[in-house]
Amino acid sequence: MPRPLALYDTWERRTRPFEPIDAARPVGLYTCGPTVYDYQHIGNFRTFLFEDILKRVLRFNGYAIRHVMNITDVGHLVSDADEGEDKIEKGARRTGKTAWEVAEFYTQAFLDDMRRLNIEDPTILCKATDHIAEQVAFIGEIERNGYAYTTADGVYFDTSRLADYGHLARLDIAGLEAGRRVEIGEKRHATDFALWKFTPAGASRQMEWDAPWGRGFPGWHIECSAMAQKYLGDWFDIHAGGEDHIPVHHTNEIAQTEARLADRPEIPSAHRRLANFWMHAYFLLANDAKMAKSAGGFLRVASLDERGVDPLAFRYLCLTAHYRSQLNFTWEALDAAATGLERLRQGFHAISDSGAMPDPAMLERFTDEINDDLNLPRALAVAWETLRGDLPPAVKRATLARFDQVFGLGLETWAPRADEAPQDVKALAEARFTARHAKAWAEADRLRAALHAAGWEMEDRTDGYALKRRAERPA
RNA sequence: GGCGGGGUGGCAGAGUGGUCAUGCAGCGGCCUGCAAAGCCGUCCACGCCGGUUCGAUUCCGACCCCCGCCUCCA
Repeated sequence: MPRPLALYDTWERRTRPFEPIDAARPVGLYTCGPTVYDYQHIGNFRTFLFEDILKRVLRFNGYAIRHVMNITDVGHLVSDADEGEDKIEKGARRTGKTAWEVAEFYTQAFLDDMRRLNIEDPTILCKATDHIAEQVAFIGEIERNGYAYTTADGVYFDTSRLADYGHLARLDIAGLEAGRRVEIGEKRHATDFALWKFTPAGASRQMEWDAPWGRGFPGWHIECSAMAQKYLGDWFDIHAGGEDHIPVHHTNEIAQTEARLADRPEIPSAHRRLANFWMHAYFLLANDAKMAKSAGGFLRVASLDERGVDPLAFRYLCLTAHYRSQLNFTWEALDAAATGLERLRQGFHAISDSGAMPDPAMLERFTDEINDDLNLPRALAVAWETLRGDLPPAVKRATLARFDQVFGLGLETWAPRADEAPQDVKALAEARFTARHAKAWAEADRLRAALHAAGWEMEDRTDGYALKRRAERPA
């Protein structure tokens, strides 16, 4: 029997068996989506790829999934210390567009990139600006239960009211107070955070709404709490995001939920942390340092195109590392992934589809690996052993096709790209083919050198030849 | 300063108390007029010092170094 699915839960800091909260309903999954003030970089996509793999593994285990992802299109400030400008408004100023246009543009760019990486769309994609009423109502409940206070510039959450605030991140509150590096302004405690920010007097915003406390806009954390609660309820299966969300964003989502449920004694304490499993993807590093937007210059999916690398090679690269360890991105590593992916595709397509069944033994080994907290590196190793092992070809193909439901590398839909060579290159190839047949080796070699100079590679086959673009990597 | 995670062969990166990760690169071979592509084979490793053990890369302790978070961040 294959190993049952077990996942690592940040709340408990251990891997434990996954059981759906309600077997009769789809598994509820909430993942933090992008803040749409700029393009997403490939580090962001590592997290989205992890979440995509998580969904595929859940489905592989027979679960249906209800996946909710938010689009943060308002309220995410330049600083989590609740200082500074709203990122979207800043983006609008930078580009000369309206805040709404900025959000729409980068949302579409995000979705395009997601699809190029074979990341499935969420069941529900929800925008923060479409859920202001829900957020205002959520803040109202927090306030009614006595967990909020109002200052001159906004409504804040009083984290001192919660005895176990910060449990998810194992926060040391005293240490945070002692070591904090920024002024806390009007907040009472360093860990308090904004629920609602007022539009500053005399200023105007493109995005602002009326609320009982004053005209303004929602804090970043309340968006996720309100939308998760609306679409998945107060207690659902899995909440996922990047590792950076552990100490602040997810910690605060949990705090908000706890505060909202404070007057509901019938709810067990274990069900007040919003999600049964909290899962976090670790960072993609670039040359041993963090890939950050603020560091200036970051790599996008479009950067892969410029390099001439299939975006799915990046997906493959992410599969070679466990999601819970940081992955050091280098072009060398990406090129290696691209080569590996290409050979996997070639090997798969060298076998014709004959409706065979997957090999049960390999399938079990594969399942054991993915069910062990998504050990995709080992699952990928099983795939290579399958391809290069002794199974009948048709069985290999069927087995790999089954694996690819999790990998998402599109093995079955991929087709060798027929690069259309220019006429002069084709003419050179024809001439060389003729010369080879005449055993005029010197002439054939001269023509091949000319092909190389034109950037093309000629592969001789028993009954002809193939033309391929030469793999040339920019330095 | 506080919290957390790491140091594995040329690169990326799994994992384990005593048989192999895997991929890429390298090397050798097959194939080829020669190549390319493909296939087969193969070298190279567990930061440092102690301890436990018949045996440690794997367990324990000290040390050195690196990374992330506590500003923005997936």
